[in-house]
Order: sequence, then structure tokens, then C-alpha cells
Amino acid sequence: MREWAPWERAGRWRRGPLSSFFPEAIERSLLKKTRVRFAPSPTGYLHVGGARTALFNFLFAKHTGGEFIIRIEDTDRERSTGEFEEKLLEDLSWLGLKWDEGPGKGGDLGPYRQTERMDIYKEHALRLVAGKRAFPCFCTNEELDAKREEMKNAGAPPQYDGTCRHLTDVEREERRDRGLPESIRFSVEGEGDRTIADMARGDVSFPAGMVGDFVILRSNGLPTYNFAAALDDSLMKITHVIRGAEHLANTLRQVMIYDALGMQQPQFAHIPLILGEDRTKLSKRHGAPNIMDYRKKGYPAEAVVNYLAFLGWSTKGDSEILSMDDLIGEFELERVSDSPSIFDEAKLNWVSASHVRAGGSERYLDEATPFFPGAIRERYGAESLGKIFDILSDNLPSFSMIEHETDPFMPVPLSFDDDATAALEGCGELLKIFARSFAQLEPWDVEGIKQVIKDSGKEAGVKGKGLYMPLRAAVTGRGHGPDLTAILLVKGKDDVISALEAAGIA
RNA sequence: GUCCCCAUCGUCUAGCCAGGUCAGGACAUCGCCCUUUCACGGCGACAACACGGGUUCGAAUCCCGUUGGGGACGCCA
Repeated sequence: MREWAPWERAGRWRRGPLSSFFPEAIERSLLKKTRVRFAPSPTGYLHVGGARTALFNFLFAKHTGGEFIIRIEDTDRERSTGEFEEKLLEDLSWLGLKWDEGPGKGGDLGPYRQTERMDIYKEHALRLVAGKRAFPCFCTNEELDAKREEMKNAGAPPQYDGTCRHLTDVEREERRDRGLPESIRFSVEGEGDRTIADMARGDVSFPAGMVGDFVILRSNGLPTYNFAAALDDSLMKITHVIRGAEHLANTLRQVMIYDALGMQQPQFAHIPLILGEDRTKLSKRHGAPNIMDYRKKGYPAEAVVNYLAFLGWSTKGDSEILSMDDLIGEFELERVSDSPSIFDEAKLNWVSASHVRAGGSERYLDEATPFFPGAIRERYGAESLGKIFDILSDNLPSFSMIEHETDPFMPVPLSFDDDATAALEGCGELLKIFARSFAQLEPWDVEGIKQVIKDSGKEAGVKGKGLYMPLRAAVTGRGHGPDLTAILLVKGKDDVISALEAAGIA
């Protein structure tokens, strides 16, 4: 029996039961390298919805051993800015979604900014006009708006009525002479029912006549989203288009374009939307949905990534705290859910706290250092700062919370809360004993500190809460907080004694 | 309005495609334990198949309808 070459194997057994012998990633790479893209428009900051889409694309690409491409869709001249583009890329980088081709990186199938691809759009639009699959349209916005309104009121779907579809050359020239704006519309004439194969949700069918003739080239010469995206996806050899479910109707238009142009179309996967708590599409109104906000608050990128991955997707396994590599290893489009999900900050906090706890100062101190109050940073060296971080990292969803948790580490408490004040009531003698015993402690280590506390308790005749609470209150100013011995250890002998003395006097 | 999509605990979800499990897990909430306190951790509780019809010995699972929600209907993406 002859040996099968690897590609023959993959091809031959792809559909058979033996395909399970070949990990999906290997099988795919043998057939065709996957290429996916994230194509944001630089009209705002990176939103959690967009970030999740980018992440799914990235995970799919890496899981299948393929490439992740960034393309900037900046054809909306009014709203696109270079600053947004910069921030978008910055957030993507921060999340760890490194692109193989795109802005700042290059690639063979660029340029990767749509405004730099104008010739391509024009050329293909003209091709469609020549083939009668598109036509010049001279309707003004005012006319279109009025007609749309009329149709809506009449209960009809508000779509283009075909006014300019069959204009003669003479009529077109006449309109050009009048200086009317000229756009190019795709003609849906002759289009029948369409079924789109979707990897995430199965086949989706649209009846004929669902969309009217739509603009592909605006009167200002810029292409519209559907035209530019379809063209670029094909030209950039994108194999899988993974995008939000709100694009389903756009996909319908785009497959029409592919067919009219005779271009090969990618496979599609529409992922469910992320909704706000009011169950409408997530937007600025819903609190802080920008990635940058979470970054500024000091959430570790891998925590945000981890949380986002589980919105609309799940693993076969039972662990929910996963690294990027874990996610890449486990990600499958087939496990993307069909129904929209709601962004839940409480769960993000838990995921994030879990990462921080596991990583500790070794992993996060550098990132977290800027979040420490100046007074703390001045007082402690890097090593002590690390110890403080480890004490706090028991339950620290975001580094911005450090600020409120470091009061116990101030040399002398700035204030005393109610519980602390109550605990200090009539404890002058105990505090004096503590101060005297600690002064004699050498070296300043855990065992010594514990011993001093015990001995002081014996001397004063108190134990338990009566012993620990006054000490905690005097040293931290709070009734609650992290492990007391750990606090005493980092603060150091001098500060502890000063605090005890200060509290004793007060 | 028209078209498309969706429907399991408060939230994220497993289970659905190839009907048979006390409908599983996680977050949140509450209780108990651990502990000087808080947290972590452990144990436990609460809590869901939207509704109505079929098909079937048997339906969360398949089919139809209803209701509800969402999305789309731009010279935005």
C-alpha cells in the first residue's frame, strides 16, 4: 500500500471519521492558510464589542495557524481621524492582538488603509457599470430622504426605488450638465433568493427583493462600506470574515458584489452582539465600554482578553481563567453561541482579580507601580512595593483600586475610621507595651513580630480581638485590612513605633 | 412597517445538531467553616429550559405557532 502525502491525506479524509486523527490546525494549514482580518473604522475608540470581534478573529487565525490582518476602513471622511486610528492600534497592541499584516507592519496585499486604495474601488465600480450591474445615480440626498420617509409612512420597506437605474446616456449627460451629484449604485435587478452559509449559526436565507439598489461609490468618489469591504476582503485573500451579527444584511449585499465581479468569496461567521444592561446594542451610553477605559483603570490586558473571550463563546473544559495561549489552543468558531450576551463588570472583576492573584508582583508590579499614591512610592523601595502589592493582590480586580487600599501602609495613619477609633478606646497601656517590645525586637521578621504580639498580650492580660484590634487600629487606622503581621513587616520597626506612639497620645 | 436573527438560573453559559442526566459549571447574592479583621480558600443555599400546540413510549433537545427581545432596512461602518 502506498504512502499518502500529507495533503492527500487531509483532502481525502477531511470529511471522514478519520479526520479526527488530524488536529484541526494542522489539517487547515495543509489545505490553505487561513487569513482573517479586523477592519475597524477610525471614528472612535476601540469598543469592547469591536475588541471582542478582533479577539475572535485573532484567536481563530492563531488556532488555525493562519494570519491576522488589520485594515483601516477610513472611508467616512467626516468622522475618521488619524488620532482615532492611532488609539485603535494602540489598544489592539495593548490587548496583545499582534497583526501579521496591516498599518505599521506592511504586507504584500496592501495598502491596508482604504483611502489609499481608491484606484482599486474606482476601477471595479466602473467594471460593474460597464457590465450593467451598477449605474450612475443622480438623486440628491433630499430627494432620497423624502422618498424614504414616504415609503416608511406607506408601510413599505424604505429602499431605493430605481429612479436612475435605466437612464439613457442622453439623460445621464443632461443630469451631469445640470451639475447634479453623481454616485454609483449597484443594481439588484435579477437577484433572487440568497442563502448565506454561516460557520457560527448555519445557513441564513434572505428573500429576493430584500434590499434595493445600494450605493457603492459616493458622489465624492469614496467607496461605501459594503463595496470597499467586499473588494478588499477578496483582494486581500481573506478566507474567513468574522464580524458582528449586525452585519448579516451587509453580507447579503457583499455576496452580490462578489458574484457580479466574479470574485471568490470568503466564508462568513457572524458572532452575536454584546448588549448593555438594558439589552440594547452596547454603546457610549452604557458606562465605560471602551477598552481604553479599562486600560486606564488598570485592568491587566490578559484579564480583559480572558473575559471578552467568554462573551459569546465557551470552552469544552471547565476552567474559565485562561491565558492567551490557552485561548488560542481552545478557540473554535463552532462553539460560538447564537444569542447576544450582556457585558457583566462583576464577572470581569472576578476574572481580573484571579489573574492578578495568580501573577502577583512578579508579573504585575511594573504595570501597577504608577497606580500607587506618590507618598507610598516615595516611602518604599521597589522590593517593599512588591510586598505591598502581593498583600493587596489577594483581591485586586484593577490597579486603580490600589489607591484606596494603601492607607494602612502610610507611615502614620492619616485618619482613623469608626471601627479603629472604637478599638483604640482605653488601650493606652497596651499600645505602650507594644511600642516598648517592638523597639527591642531584632531582627524585624515574621517570627519576631508574632512573638512580640503574643508576649505583649500576656503582659497586658489580653488576647484575641482585644489584642490584635488595637494594634491594627493604631498602625493602620482601620478596623479591617490585610494580614496584620504582613503589614507590620513591610512597614518596618520605625514606622510601627511612631504609629503606636502617635495613637497612644491621641 | 418589512426582512433577518435569537430565546436555559439576575448575568456568562454547558447540554440541543445525532431526544432518555436529580438540567451541569462560573459570576453575583445569602449562610456556615477557616481566620485577630477583611480578603483568599472550603462547604452549602437560592435560582432557569418564555408560552402553546404537535411528533414520540419519552422533548430543554425535533416541527409549527404565539409572545418577547435584538439587529438591519444610509452617499455610517
